[in-house]
Amino acid sequence: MAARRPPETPPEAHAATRQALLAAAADVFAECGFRNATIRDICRRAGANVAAINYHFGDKAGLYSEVLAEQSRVVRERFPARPAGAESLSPEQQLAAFVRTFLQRVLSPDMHARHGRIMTREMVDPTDALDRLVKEAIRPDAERLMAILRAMLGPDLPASAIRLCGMSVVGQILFYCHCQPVIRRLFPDLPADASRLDELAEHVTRFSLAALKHYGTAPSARRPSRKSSSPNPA
Amino acid sequence: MAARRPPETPPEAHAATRQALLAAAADVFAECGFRNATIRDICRRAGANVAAINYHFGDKAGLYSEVLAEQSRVVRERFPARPAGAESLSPEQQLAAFVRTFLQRVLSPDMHARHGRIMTREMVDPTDALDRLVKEAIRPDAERLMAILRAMLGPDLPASAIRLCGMSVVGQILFYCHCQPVIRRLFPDLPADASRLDELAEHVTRFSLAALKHYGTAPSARRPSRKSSSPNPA
DNA sequence: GCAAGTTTCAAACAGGTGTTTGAAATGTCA
DNA sequence: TGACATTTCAAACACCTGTTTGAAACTTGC
Repeated sequence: MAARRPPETPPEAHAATRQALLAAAADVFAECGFRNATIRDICRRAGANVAAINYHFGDKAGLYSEVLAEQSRVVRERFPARPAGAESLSPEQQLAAFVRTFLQRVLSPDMHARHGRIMTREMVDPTDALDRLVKEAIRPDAERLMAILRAMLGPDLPASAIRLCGMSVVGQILFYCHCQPVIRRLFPDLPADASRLDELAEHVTRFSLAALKHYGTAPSARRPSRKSSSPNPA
Repeated sequence: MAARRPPETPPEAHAATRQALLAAAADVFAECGFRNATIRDICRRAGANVAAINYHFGDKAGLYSEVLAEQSRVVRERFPARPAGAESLSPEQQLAAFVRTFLQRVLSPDMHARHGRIMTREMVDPTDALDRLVKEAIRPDAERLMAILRAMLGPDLPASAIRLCGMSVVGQILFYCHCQPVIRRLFPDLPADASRLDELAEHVTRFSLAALKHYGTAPSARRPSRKSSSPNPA
């Protein structure tokens, strides 16, 4: 009836096969996404039998959520959104650090690139794991960013404007992760990923700081014709 | 050996079944992506037999590329990147129009939302169709945007900086398309999609104009500690 | 009406999917 | 050593996938 399992999944990883499966699964899920990854592919790379996944993780979804949880934990420990000593920095410096950290999370060439790709896929094609991910990982980051922006923009700006500005900052960062295939085709001469991390962090920070400093002043350039409805004024 | 096909695919759509298949396929591909869409699902919605796809389009990939080509054509005709009369506008107004057009393309509630989702999936999980899409649809838009930015930022800024600014603008816009599942979970009270189009266009334009106006001046807030390498100064 | 071409259809095909099985191998502890 | 639980394995299961088949149903032009 039900599959045999380890009677109680012990707190520590108990088998080498388990670890090999987790590592291989991270690769394959990052490459193919949850739905298109095959357990036969994962097991081949891990040197394990197909039945190993059901034995160790119950089923494919169980393996996936374990990969996601572990990656999320490792990445947030390695690149914390609120690093020690952040309070002594100016809001501008905190924003610069946030941007750099976030870019590292999604562009770092090693294990973390896989996390960026898996998160990207989760956003475009959510699985059941997204709810937990938002609650435990994404929301704390979002609130951290909005606190920084609040410190920069003052208490008078409505919360909705803070949110919009936060999405503008994060949108710039995620672009390099979500649109990599397009960027590579549009600008083939650009070296991708991590080698440009410094340059990208510098630009996004500069662009965002300039925008935030003068966000309240600019009248946003009235659109050409408001009432002719169509953007093509025929 | 080879499947039977219409001897020469006539220039006009010759059958109602063909149109029904294209419409149903657009829905399903937008919902599930190319790989996870099933021809049985498409055919059921179109009220057609499974063999109809092979008869009318050769195979699943043929159907997909036809959907993509038609959508791209329709959307770019409805929301042109370079609307008539754009030359008489200031660069700032042109940027405002560009932002609005782009947001409409990816957020409009009707047929174009499907196009936005299909494009999103194509970026995250490219198929063979992406090369053609970049050449025919994305690159012209990118060059249009960079021309606007060039006019605003002057001829002295290096092309690489123009590119980065362009990606900052587009990244803000695509965020609302790529991250919709996350946005919905983070801020459930926000009405999604199209009803906020005016507000979003206004914000992205204001944010970008403020950034571009002062992009050269800000020294980008030096990062706290450059040489201690880790963002977590342990 | 009739023949030719066009379009649909139910059924089957070959291959891939996640999952399960029951036995064999391995480890563990007395 | 022997008895026990844990872990692996090849094989099979049931299901789903895109595609093909060959005949039936249409449409068209004479």
